[in-house]
Amino acid sequence: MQADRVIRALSALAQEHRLAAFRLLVRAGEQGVAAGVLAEKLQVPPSSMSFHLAQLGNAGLVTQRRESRSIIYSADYAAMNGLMGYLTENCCGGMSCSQDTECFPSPQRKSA
Amino acid sequence: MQADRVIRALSALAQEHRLAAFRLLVRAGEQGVAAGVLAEKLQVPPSSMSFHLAQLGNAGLVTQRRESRSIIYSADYAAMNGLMGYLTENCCGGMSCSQDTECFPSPQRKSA
DNA sequence: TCGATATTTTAATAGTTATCGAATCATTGG
DNA sequence: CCAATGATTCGATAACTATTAAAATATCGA
Repeated sequence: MQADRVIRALSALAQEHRLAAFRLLVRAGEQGVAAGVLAEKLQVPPSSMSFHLAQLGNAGLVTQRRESRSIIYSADYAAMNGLMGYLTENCCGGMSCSQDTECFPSPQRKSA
Repeated sequence: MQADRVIRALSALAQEHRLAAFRLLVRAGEQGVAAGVLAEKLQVPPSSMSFHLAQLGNAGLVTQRRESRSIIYSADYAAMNGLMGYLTENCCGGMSCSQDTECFPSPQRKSA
């Protein structure tokens, strides 16, 4: 991951509502969460939520798919892994843990 | 690490010059780097560098000490570990690697 | 097709962040 | 004490980001 992309990812996460939204998406896993549900959970008006989700999308941290009237957002684990990898490599003295610091769909909370 | 602190750390790193400065500080280790040296390496005017270093300091990512006329900045590995821990816990599905994802002073480049 | 639902886009505005020259402060050597 | 050096603070300005109501777009069920 190149610095430019890293900065966009960090900027995307460096905001209260977006960090909260991303956390929810990570917990939700592949299944994802609809924009409206996120807006409601975070107590943010739909247009604001849309703005923030666009930022996360632009940073490559989330993907979206339409499902009937809803637009479902999901966390992009590969992108998050890329970010973590860059930070470990460049901002942690290159001290990676045992080669397998990977981000996965929330394993501790598999709700259908 | 609580969300508020995480956001400040992410914001601090989400900027070209600050990310570059922090990377240099991580490589430099405990020894640290003087503000003026950072300014020169990054090709940024001193007052701008000072501004950015203050942001990093406010986020708790760097510490400073005076050494004669210079002010020496060092990366705070504990803070970076805290940030990485939060991200792993909350933005990676709780998938930590083998319990010891720690950030250390650059081990691969021990320059005196 | 119409109305309802889900979301995004637009546009206006307020607030925040970045930039950097000039002024200021701190330390040192002479 | 004074001049030089290293760094920060101040202040003005430009650029970007967040917020949200209103309008537009897309989908669905009847």
